[in-house]
Amino acid sequence: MITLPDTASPLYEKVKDYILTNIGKGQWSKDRKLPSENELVASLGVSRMTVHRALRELTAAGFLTRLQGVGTFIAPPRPQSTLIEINNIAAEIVERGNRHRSEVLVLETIMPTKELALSFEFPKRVSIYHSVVVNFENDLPVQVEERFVNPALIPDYDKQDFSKTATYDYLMQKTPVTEVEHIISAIPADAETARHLAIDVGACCLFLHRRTWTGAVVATISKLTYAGSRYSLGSRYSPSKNS
Amino acid sequence: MITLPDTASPLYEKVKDYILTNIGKGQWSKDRKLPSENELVASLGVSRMTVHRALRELTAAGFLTRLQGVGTFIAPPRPQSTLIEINNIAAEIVERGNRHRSEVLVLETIMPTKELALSFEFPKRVSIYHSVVVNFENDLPVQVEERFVNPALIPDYDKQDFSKTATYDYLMQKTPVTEVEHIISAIPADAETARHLAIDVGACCLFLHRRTWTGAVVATISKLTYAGSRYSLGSRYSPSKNS
DNA sequence: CATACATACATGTATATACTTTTGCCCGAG
DNA sequence: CTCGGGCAAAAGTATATACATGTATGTATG
Repeated sequence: MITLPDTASPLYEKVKDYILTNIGKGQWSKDRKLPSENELVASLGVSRMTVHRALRELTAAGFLTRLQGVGTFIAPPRPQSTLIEINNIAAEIVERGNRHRSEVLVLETIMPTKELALSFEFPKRVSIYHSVVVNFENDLPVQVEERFVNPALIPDYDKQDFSKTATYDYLMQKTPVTEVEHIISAIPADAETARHLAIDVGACCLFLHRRTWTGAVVATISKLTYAGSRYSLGSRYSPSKNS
Repeated sequence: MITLPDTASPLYEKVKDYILTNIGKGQWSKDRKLPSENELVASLGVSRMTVHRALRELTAAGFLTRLQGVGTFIAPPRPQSTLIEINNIAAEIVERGNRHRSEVLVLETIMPTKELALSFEFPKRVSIYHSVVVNFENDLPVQVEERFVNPALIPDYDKQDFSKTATYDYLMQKTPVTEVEHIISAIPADAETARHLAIDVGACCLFLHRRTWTGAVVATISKLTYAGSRYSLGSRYSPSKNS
């Protein structure tokens, strides 16, 4: 019988804290089933409705996934939410039933320009990783993906083979994203981009500038250029839905 | 005693729909207090816990605000949430310290094309409102805004003076948005758009296709075209934050 | 051996009930 | 007229209980 802290917050909040703390401490491992509602009722000495509310709200917040008849599990690291997903182009292409392939043009360590260091909010100059990858859908190039990566958060980025693992997958697995910034614009293709995407110079491209944070630290900066004629970004969003 | 629809969804969802629908129809006016939990219990014939859950979830989703000891109220129209805000161009321009002006080119009632009726998910042909407005930032045109509006949800749309009230503000005030779909692409300007935005034919434009729902009903369809050289869409988002 | 059934267990929903906390307001004492 | 006490109303929390629904598994039967 576990006793919850004697603070002034409502009971279901204490239960939520208890669960989150246990997850954080790795007490309940990642693939394993969490204690069932009835087990928590027994071990915490509160009613099932209270436990259920705590679990329901944690599920809505994205920490847990639940399956009726099966159990409660720790949710996979959050990919989701509106604009974040647009970046896993490999998964999108496969989901549409098409073939995805990528070509790594550049993978190196560089000293950032002054402007870039500023975007990373670095106090002083340190070297960073730099990659340029072209993504193909059925052998048609659709996206040029240029990334700058903070080596403090993602070491060994330069040792990966990104023709096999998508950069997105690797980054998501390596560090949790706590904040994302997107700037979307439409620009004409410059000579180099046009060559990579096999389009005319000056043709319309969708340009996505993206910064991700882990805590207060900028983790990655990405510049994604899509062939305007071959790609559009979609999102559907329900303010009321929780999943 | 009101009878809720006999669909396959859980009761608390029906109660949520009932409340959203009533707000949408302006049945419960904006400053007035909504019926109390006990009044809803009496009029809907469900238990107070069920009503409470419906109200709690609508509050969490941002539709309502509640004050213990006082009552339940309609929340002020939501600014927030990733991509939704990008549409209030008037507010954005003013916020940047610039002058906003709009020119109404078209405001009419039309019979939708087959394709359009399909987008509205209409079972049969009914007439809809149609507007075309150009938005200026310091006398420079930045956006052409074409909207199709469902008259069942927003009557009198065609009676408004949108050079004074922004279409966005009017729509937000009239009906709650429960779901939004965005499709963003980059396209070259056609002759008409080029004329309205004072750019060259074929110049890069950011094109935003947007549908909003109120409940299961499509409320508006918008086609927003931005001069690529003068505008970009930005968003910043924290997955962990829960308003 | 395979299928159907029974069973146990998990989450999901719905209700009745009780108590708590916050707020607004009326009304009486000063 | 003002201050304050008390009351009522409203949302917030907590529990017990019941039934519904989905899943896995073991067992009996053909």
